[in-house]
Amino acid sequence: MAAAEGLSIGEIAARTGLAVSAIRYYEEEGLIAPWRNAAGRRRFQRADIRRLSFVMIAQQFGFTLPQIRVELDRLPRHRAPTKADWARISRTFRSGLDTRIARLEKLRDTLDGCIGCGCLSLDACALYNPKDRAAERGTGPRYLLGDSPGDSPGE
Amino acid sequence: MAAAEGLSIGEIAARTGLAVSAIRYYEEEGLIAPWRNAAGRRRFQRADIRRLSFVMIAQQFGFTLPQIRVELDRLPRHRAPTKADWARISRTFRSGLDTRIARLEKLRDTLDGCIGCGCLSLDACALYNPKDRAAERGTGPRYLLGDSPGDSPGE
DNA sequence: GTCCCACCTCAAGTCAACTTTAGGTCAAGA
DNA sequence: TCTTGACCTAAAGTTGACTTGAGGTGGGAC
Repeated sequence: MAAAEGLSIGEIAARTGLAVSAIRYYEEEGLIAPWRNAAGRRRFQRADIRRLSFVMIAQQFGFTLPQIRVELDRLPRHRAPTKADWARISRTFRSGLDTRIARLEKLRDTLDGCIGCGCLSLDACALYNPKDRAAERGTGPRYLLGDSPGDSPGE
Repeated sequence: MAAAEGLSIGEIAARTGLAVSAIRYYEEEGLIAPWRNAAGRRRFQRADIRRLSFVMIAQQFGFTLPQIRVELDRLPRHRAPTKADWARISRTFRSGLDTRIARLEKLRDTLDGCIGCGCLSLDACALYNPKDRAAERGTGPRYLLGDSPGDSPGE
């Protein structure tokens, strides 16, 4: 272990708090690209810890793994990202967040207008918005806030 | 069809915009309880349209079907809900929404403080919050905003 | 020499919220 | 009479983000 370069998957798991299985899954999804040692075991760079914490944070922001991969693909694979790199990504986050906050606030205000009216009628109630639902995808899980965040971050 | 009491599932689907399969699924989940005619076909009351539009709205608010069922169970099954009924439910919505908006805003403010810092370090970065992740359930889909909305609506 | 541990792969299971598919009933219209 | 359409049930498929399980390898400690 003394001469082994890089970090093992177990060390990465301990450092990030992620499960080993999750890290393997992220590799499968192309979010990280560890190399292999002679025995076929994964070896990670220190920068991979940073990539993984980026993944975790982005998930808190509601991004899906494919969306996160797009962002990660713009980062350098083999050197630590610069401040400019992170600042660009932060702006992406920021506008996605603003969109979602605005949507929730609109929903809340509509609700305030509706409290006690008891309508919830398909014809009249402003809470019932068929246009939104028409845009939904066919199958699979429903995104909690309508469509997926970051779909069109710049609006 | 002239003397048939209640509405067919097709009529309900047309009125609500829901798929027939979705309506059957909601029955399975206990959100609605149509009766059957002599031929074994589902018959719905008008009030069921209102229940279903409630379901759709609550989903926009990010509630899961089990959570929605809890709310619906407090409504009268066989008469139209009163304004007081709806007002109580609106308050539940309202506090769930407020919680989620606050969480997003906190996230956004933290992000603002972090823009350009480039840290994203596990030790120092405020965006990385292990406590939140530790509380997550084992398997299944991740809730987009951390935990599920309405988990503790009074909070 | 054997045991254990950390690692490996590949396949299948989990959850929510549905849809899709396969196969069947029944009444009305051409 | 035959077909069409609306309905029925039950089972399996879909999606994302993983976990779990089965079965196997390699190296260090005892």
